[in-house]
Amino acid sequence: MAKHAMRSVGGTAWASLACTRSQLRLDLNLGCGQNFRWKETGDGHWTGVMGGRVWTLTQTDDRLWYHVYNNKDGHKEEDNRKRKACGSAQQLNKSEKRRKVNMKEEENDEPVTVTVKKEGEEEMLVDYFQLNVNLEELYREWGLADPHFKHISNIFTGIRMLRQNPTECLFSFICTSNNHISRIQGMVDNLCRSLGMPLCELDGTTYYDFPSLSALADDKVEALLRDLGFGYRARFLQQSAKHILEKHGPDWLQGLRSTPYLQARDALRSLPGVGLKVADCACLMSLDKADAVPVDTHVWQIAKRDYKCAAGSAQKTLTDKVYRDIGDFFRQLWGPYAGWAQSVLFCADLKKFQKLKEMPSVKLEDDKKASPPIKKAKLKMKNKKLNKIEKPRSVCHKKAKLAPQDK
DNA sequence: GGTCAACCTGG
DNA sequence: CAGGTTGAC
Repeated sequence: MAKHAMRSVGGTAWASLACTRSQLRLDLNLGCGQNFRWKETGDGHWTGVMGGRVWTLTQTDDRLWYHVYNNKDGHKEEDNRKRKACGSAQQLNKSEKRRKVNMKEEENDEPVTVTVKKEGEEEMLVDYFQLNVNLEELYREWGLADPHFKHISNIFTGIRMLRQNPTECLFSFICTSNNHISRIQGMVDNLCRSLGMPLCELDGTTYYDFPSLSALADDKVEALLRDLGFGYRARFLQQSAKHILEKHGPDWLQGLRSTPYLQARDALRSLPGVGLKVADCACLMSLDKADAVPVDTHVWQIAKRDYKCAAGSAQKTLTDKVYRDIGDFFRQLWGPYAGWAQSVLFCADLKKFQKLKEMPSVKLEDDKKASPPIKKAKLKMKNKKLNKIEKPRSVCHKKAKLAPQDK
């Protein structure tokens, strides 16, 4: 039977691309509630579904390693048709910069784990993690404008924005209302298991693709999901899918990627179960709106506690006006990638990551105002010159092995 | 425009 | 109560 790939075990084909931990931290990115489907299946190994395929990812100090599993036979055609419909393979060729790939071909003909087709896989990863965006440079800019960010960011490096499939993103976040991460994960899991296509089986666990819009739109879906414990969200999910297909068409969500932010957000808000917060999540995490700032109760607290943001300090609840004011406040502070910056602070606020703050780690520059200015200037210049070259920086990244508690 | 309660379920 | 949305004042 097929097993989850482990880099230390061998017998599996792995490929890798250059990527430092300051550009990407898998543990933080895949466990902070941007996406609810990645699981740590081995020490530092994360397995999940992306682009209709099952992947295991892991990283070393300066490389991101990946293994892609073959889907079961008999599902491939359906799978391809579906991916085409979602258009998730588009816009991949933005990556001008070719990265060096280590391919270890494997001749072993074991049915499921052998990687046959490697074309496009690196591009899919670059697209999913948006690796063409230089995160270190963004961190530097945010830190310059915002001392509090600078403080937090010394520990929480490598938090970037995933570029998710819009359908998965929107419908996952419809599940988040009045809910917590641990339960959301279970719900999204159930959603895929009951309505998604099976992709492959590893160590007895079957991985499923996220359901298509047409699967979600079926009239029987509400009752089905209610039985699975989705509560009032069952109707939102089914009705939103139906609404999209009937009033717009299967490619509508994807098309919102080229619609201006506020216009796209308003469009999403016409769907049942989609308010400002859910619409902003979909905008930020799947529709290329880097300035969308989802404001939940946590971010509201952060705004008041850490930024003395006056907006809504008098209000009892998060009204639409307060919501917009807080978003504007952060956009003014952080600029066009405000949504990305917000996710760093959000992540740092999660209970499961609090341990990271207590560790001695490398919070050097923050408390070292006395550090020689010349050295700093030099470093800055160096970074500017080398542009996308990352400065290697060892970061203590001991995993927070805590119960699936959120906040 | 702001406030409030209801909505499902389980940690 | 929990990473919200809705409908009614």
